[in-house]
Amino acid sequence: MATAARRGPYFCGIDAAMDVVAGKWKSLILWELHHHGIRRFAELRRGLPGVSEKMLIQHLREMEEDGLVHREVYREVPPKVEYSLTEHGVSLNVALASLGEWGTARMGRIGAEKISGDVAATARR
Amino acid sequence: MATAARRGPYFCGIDAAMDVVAGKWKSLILWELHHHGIRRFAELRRGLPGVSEKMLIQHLREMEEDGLVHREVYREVPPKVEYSLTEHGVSLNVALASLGEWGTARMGRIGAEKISGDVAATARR
DNA sequence: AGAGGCACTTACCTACGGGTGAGTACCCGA
DNA sequence: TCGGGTACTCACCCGTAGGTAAGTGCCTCT
Repeated sequence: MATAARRGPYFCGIDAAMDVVAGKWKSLILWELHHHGIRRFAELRRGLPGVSEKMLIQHLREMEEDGLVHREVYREVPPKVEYSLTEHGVSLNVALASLGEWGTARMGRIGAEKISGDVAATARR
Repeated sequence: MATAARRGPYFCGIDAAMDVVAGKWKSLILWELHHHGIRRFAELRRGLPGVSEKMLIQHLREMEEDGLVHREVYREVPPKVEYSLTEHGVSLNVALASLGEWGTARMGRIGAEKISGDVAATARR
């Protein structure tokens, strides 16, 4: 498979973890799923202002393949798919917590702006 | 400058931290510097098998700009430059520890190979 | 004399991460 | 009947991260 490269030999654990989190939206997806428990595709899309559907799906599929998210499909009239974190996904999020704190502190130091996850702050630029 | 984009608005702390760690060798440089304290350019290059000089310098410069590493130049006959972590660099490494553990556990789960980066260097010393 | 180490710099090139936009099959509310 | 929502797939395009290779100035070792 084309995505099978994400299993190559690693230098260390950080390397292996980064491989799984690498991707513009991966960490945000993790965050979103962690905070809401279960989210449908369109809910995720709305929760991450600026994502393209293509990348959302691609990331979701990769994360499913990596055992981070669970994908539940309901064969219903209007399609319904629910995404949630697996235990590995949850543990990854926990492991990311300290990094998140460091990042928040850094944002304070350099005075970076923060995009609120709400729809109010539509993707600018 | 071209590297000034690494300050854009972020969604959350993880986003901000990832921005600084993003780059094929950044986390390895952090690791290397953390474990050896002070390293010269050529030592780092040898410690990271596969890195190109261009990328090593580029990453080092960006990390210096981000306040993660300190660059000490000695105006000597054979050029001598020493790189070390600043306090921010050290704290980032500490924040990355739990992620590293998660990654190590994942390596065990998926049976990924590990590149012995520092085995040769430490054994030789 | 020549090779090789140090710490870079510069030019060039390619793979791929990610964006845009359209299409699909079905259904619901106005 | 039209527009909009659900969850995608597919084709195409572009920027850039990162690799390769060569060059620089000075010094030491063989």
